[in-house]
Amino acid sequence: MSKISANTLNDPQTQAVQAIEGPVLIIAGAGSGKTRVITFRIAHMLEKGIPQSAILALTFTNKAAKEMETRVKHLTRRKLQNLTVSTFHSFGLNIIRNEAELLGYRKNFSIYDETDKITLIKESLRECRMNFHKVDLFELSQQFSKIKTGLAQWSNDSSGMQAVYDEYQHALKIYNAVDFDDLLTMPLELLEKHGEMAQKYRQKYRYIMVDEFQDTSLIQYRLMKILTDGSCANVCVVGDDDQSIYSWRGANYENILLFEKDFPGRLEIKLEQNYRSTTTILDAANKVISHNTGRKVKKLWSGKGGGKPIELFYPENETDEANFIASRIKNLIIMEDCKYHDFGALTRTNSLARNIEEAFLAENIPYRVSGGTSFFQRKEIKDIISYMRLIANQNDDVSLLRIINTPRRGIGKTTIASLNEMARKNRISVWDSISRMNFERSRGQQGLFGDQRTMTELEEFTAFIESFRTLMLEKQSEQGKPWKLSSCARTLVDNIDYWGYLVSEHGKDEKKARWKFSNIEYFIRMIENWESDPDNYDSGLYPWLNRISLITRDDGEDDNEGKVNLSTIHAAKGLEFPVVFIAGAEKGLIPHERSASGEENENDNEAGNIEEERRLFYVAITRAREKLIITSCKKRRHMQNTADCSPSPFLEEIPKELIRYHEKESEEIDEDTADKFMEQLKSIIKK
DNA sequence: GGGTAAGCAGTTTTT
DNA sequence: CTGCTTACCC
Repeated sequence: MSKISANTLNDPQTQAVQAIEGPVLIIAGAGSGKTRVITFRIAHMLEKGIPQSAILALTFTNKAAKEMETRVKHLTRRKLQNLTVSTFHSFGLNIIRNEAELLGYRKNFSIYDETDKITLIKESLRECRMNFHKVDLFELSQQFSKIKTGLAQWSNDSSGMQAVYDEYQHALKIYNAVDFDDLLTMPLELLEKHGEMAQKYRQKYRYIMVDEFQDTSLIQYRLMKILTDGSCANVCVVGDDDQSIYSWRGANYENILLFEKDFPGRLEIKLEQNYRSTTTILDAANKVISHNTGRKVKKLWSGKGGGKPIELFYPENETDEANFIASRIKNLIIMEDCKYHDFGALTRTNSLARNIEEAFLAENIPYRVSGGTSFFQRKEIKDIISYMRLIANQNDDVSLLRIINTPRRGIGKTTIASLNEMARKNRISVWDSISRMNFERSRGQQGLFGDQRTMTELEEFTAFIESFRTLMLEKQSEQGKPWKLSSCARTLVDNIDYWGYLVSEHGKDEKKARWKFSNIEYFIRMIENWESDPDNYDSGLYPWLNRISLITRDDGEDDNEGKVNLSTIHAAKGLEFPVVFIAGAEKGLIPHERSASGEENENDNEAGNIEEERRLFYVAITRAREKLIITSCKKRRHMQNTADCSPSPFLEEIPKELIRYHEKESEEIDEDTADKFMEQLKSIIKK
């Protein structure tokens, strides 16, 4: 890869790489070598003598950031200690960390993910004497996000939710915690309020790049803009309006228009040559996306030519579908010499991956799921993380309440309810109310609880957390051994006897307990790996917590080798595979029913939602290099009952002549295949 | 006051 | 099927 020299770039690509000064807008169609252009551009800057510390590259996902960094590293063969390549969120986190006091936070603040957020919203509803069964928590959480990021305002009939929001915000402050939205809004507020601080950042980052620009939200745009120095700043944004698929998260591809307005002197470059897909696949993609309105004009073309027809299959049900995919993979491996990592199986939702997973397991097909319930969301992991969080930040009530009785230590709901009551009344955290209680008792006052045992349990609990606070934060090496977070964590797990807890919880199911415990061991090994990473110069408790708060997927090592990639379409963005399966191309899934019927979305009209779904389908198609295989079930089991399905309306937008229909229920192995298979088998046996 | 068993509702995509 | 809440029992 590092062998590629600049003259392998085409004209617009070269232009994009060389245009370092001034604002640049790059419209990069799918598969047009966008990542390469960005990496070369950064490498070019470094060659010109621009210091690493002056460059800021903002991406959308951790995966993209990591990928970009390694690519630049390979290309330049330099150490990149001072180059900032990060997601908007972790960039924001850094600013907050540096300026915590200004925001009224202590620097050990916790970061609440979506689950923590929902828990806290529940608490807030309870505090406002509202029944959370009548409220869609998920929806309310999104509403809060919209309010916080300025995408929505309270209307008069907000049915008391404004009070809940205020309560929620207040609680965050007391707990010394921030949510994901705060990671963007707080830095923006800071920089807007403190001109000299903004100036400081502007002087530092003189060259800014934004990847996946179509997926930036208004807040992110404003954050980028305040970091740039006027309309002739050295800022380069790269995006493709046709691949904007995150509007539900506040992304707005019209930011491209904003950019054009704010930087009138920009250089605009279009990358339209597709290096990825065959003409067949590209034709299909182009036809589909042409049904959208208000696109930027662009004509993607491919020099690859021809290609095999797109395969379309209508399985009876989801089991059939999964078996078909599995057998098709086996077949292609034998017939066309494909490797497992040549395949990507894409679904609209995470849950759809389940069936396919089962088929892969049954057929012994190695696979890797990206997406799905994140490793860090698993209960056993969240429990341990909650301990660590509470140790770092004792006011973190969400974490405290999660683990105060896990494993069981005889602190029940009545106790917790009274603690909560006391905390709310005094506007302090639960931890502080326990301390206050202890204090009052020590002065001979009547405690809240008559029960001496409960008091003792509470005292033991706080003493336990305190002892680990000392252990984990004061980095003394014990007996000459270097201090290590991982070994502290191991001690923690031992001391709370989490293993005993797992066994008692899963009485009959020891396998499950074992599996969960192995997850914890894996978690600790992750800490170890991180500690021994030479690029990591601060391996303390806070940095670790900050780090994992921003990672959702376990994008550990790149051991994709020899594995089929099973993922959602969203998670597949930026990836490419020789062979792509799109499973569940059915009405109601693609486009998804919840976006098709634009109920509560006042802002975006229905067409906008349909168009986004079409873009999603477009993204899925354009992941494929050689072969595209689409399946659409006739029937599908949804929750308990099976329902009839019809094909996705988008399928009709693919020209018929590009499609080949599968008749048979599953690809039967013909004699040729069987022979070849036997040959392979023999050669394997010989080894 | 705390733990357990039956009963019930249910996830679009991600930082 | 699963995970979570509630109601009930110790």
